[in-house]
Amino acid sequence: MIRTHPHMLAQYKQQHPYLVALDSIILGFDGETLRVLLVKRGVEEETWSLMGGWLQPDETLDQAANRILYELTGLTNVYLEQLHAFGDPHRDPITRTVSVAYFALIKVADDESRLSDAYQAQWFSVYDLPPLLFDHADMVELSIKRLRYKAAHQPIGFELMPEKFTIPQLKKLYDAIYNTDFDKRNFSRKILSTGLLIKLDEKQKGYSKKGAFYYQVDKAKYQQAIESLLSFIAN
Amino acid sequence: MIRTHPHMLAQYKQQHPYLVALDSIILGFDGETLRVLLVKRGVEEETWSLMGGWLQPDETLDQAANRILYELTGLTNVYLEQLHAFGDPHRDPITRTVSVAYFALIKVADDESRLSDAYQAQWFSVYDLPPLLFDHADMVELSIKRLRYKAAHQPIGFELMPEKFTIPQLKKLYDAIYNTDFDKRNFSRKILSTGLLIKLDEKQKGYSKKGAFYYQVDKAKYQQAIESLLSFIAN
DNA sequence: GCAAAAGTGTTTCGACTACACCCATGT
DNA sequence: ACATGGGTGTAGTCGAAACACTTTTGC
Repeated sequence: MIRTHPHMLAQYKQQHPYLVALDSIILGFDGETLRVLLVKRGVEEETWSLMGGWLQPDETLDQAANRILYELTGLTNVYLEQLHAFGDPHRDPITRTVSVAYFALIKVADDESRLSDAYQAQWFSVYDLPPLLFDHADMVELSIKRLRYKAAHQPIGFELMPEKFTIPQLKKLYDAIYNTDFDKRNFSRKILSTGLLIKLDEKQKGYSKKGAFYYQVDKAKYQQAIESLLSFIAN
Repeated sequence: MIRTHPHMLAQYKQQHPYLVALDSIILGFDGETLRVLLVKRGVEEETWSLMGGWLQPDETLDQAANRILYELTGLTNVYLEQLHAFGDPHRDPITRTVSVAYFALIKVADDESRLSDAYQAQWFSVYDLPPLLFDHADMVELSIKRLRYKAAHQPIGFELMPEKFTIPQLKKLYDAIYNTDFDKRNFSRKILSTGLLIKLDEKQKGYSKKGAFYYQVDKAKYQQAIESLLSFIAN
């Protein structure tokens, strides 16, 4: 049925409604590996699922995705972006459901403790996933592509880092995202040339003997950079 | 409500279903200006709308978007890509509707004649739009951003060109997309360096005195190029 | 023969790549 | 003193940008 002007109201009544769900691909970085947060489905079987929920009558899609993320992790102000709507008629065998997938980038350190115990949630390497519910594996795969694409064009990697981090830590993140090994000289030159990082006086202890300087993101400049990209770039 | 394992079936029953619509931002290029195809809403008022329709029970989202595009234009095999899901609770004042917006790039020459008369459809400059229904203006705006972004990274502009076209015509398209004026020497070097164009023996007549050579896309190489990008790039 | 658009080449500059050595410190 | 990871500089290459003149042909 095409929607057009004659008999508009009548057309609304003839339509089939569907359930609308939201599923979040929550990505985090533990210092070595890019990980996705999954919750256990069913008690016995080894099936895992993305964190998801239903769209409520008074919410926008973004609000619903934020709410669901909050209920699981207790986090707000998280990087969260709509990924894609999935609508295969049989994707959910129980009822036809259209799912709008979001992807979230979180600072694992932030989270850790706060993970709601109500859901059996666990971090999995994105390169080694258990069997996933419905089309959730497609969602994860698409989110990795999106992350790779975006990280190549925008300084988005900081979203996965804790407040303070070292350049070698950040390089490990990019190595994990692209499953490669960047040259550390070129990497640090490129990252520092953005002017988005502030060098702190403090050095990381315990990991290496020399210790690496901590940096933090210059939030004002970072916001500016994001905004000036957004004006040009897809959403 | 968060969706998780206990009492799954009961949870499905408590949920509110919504209508799911599809709206297509159909972009075309008439040789001078980037245009979007709109249909008239209401008989008297000057309100226009994107071409849209409802999701049917047996369709995927992509299928529904293709169907709706076909019903209006008679075209198949059109470049059509999911843009974004719009779900503000009040976006459609009659019934809560989640709309999945798609954007389509069509070759205006192809179309022209075939535009279904059942809908009063008209091309508008994307830089000079009439009042639009609901949030359709947001959708158009986002689609332009997406087009700009994608066209900068992929050889997507050909989708808006007729089978045969000249380099100056193609330059005009890119000028229109970015609302600027590219250097013709750099432009033609860059386009030709992709190796995706085949020079024909034929010259365009009537427009300029000298006449410009026609080119066509090397479809095999074009497919290859798109696919090798897709493997790396967001969706 | 002239006006109007098509077509083409060179230089400059900045960005990315590849690559190797010294530094600081904990043991 | 030595092992481990941190930090830095240079030369070469490639792609992007700036820029102006000649060619064709319809009138």
